[in-house]
Amino acid sequence: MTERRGDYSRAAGASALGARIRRLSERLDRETAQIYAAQGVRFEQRWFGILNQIIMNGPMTVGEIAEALSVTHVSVSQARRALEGERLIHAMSDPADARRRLLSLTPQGDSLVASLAPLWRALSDSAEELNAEAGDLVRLLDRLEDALDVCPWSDRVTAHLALPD
Amino acid sequence: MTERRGDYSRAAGASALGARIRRLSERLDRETAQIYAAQGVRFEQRWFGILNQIIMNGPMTVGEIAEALSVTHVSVSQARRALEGERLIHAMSDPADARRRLLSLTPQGDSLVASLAPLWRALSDSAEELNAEAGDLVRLLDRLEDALDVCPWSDRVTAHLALPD
DNA sequence: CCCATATATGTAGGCACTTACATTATTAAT
DNA sequence: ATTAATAATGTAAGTGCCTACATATATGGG
Repeated sequence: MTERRGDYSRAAGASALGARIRRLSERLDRETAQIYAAQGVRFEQRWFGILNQIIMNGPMTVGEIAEALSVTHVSVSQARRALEGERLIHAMSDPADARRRLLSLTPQGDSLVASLAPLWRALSDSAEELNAEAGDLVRLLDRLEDALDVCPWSDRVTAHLALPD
Repeated sequence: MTERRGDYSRAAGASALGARIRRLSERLDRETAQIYAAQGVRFEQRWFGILNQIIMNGPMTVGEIAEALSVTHVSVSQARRALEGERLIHAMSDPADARRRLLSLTPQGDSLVASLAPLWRALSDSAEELNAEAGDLVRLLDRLEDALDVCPWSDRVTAHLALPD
């Protein structure tokens, strides 16, 4: 099954950079969802980042996880609700600061994580394989992010708009 | 304003490839939205692809646009509704096939497109600039897509799962 | 102690896409 | 001519994120 490849998207080259990256991101998400489905696992992809952080670091707050994953606290908070609904994690107030919510794995969460470990390892290894086949794409992703850090896209657009044609 | 950079996301390297690409995509979307807002334009980003196709090719059907942009017809259909609501495009049944809907620009759409042309040019030029600074990222995006075409991620995961540890 | 400011997380609604399913028109097969 | 299969697009609901705003708690200054 070859992914849809519109005439325009690839032909446009760098000028359609944003759209290209979005399409690729969506494709990777789709393929990952198919992988979970093929394994007969009902799993929301946004759970992985959160569960993985808790596995690595033990109980964490919403804000800590959000920072580690480079997403907003709202995103974590929403996923947390789903994870709690499935009884995979337990949220409790942090004794040191009543504003904070400490998220930890339940025994059921532990169990699911253990059963998914081989799949996650395979996903990780195959991602590295893909990256290698793509000529170390991640290195260039770093470079693009660094470039945007130095000079945001909006500043670049402003500069171009100020140029005579 | 430097974008949030979580410890985990970059440190994970290629194993977090999917998440990295998603984060970058979302960042680019955010920065683009800021650009439109800074120009005082109320514009939905998903409109660009559709309008651009109609500009380049004249009236097109939902399916043609979807294929050119590598998105589903539903995505185009939904955006089409919004564009019609703003009176930027006009949808009519294709005389050659009553199932098809031909989308064309209204005079108001023409006017908006004309006024946005400098901005779109600046967006395109700065995207190419960013791509160059990132060492021709788009070339590697092509390679990754090609690699996935040849062997989908799910097949790779299956192969890894079958390997002895 | 009291008030102002900062911080942590929740709620509501939106963005741009997707899949599943539905309806209608067209084409192909018998 | 009739039926079955295919194609085009619409509707409904879902995904995973975001921003704006809100509430509660903690911290700092007077």
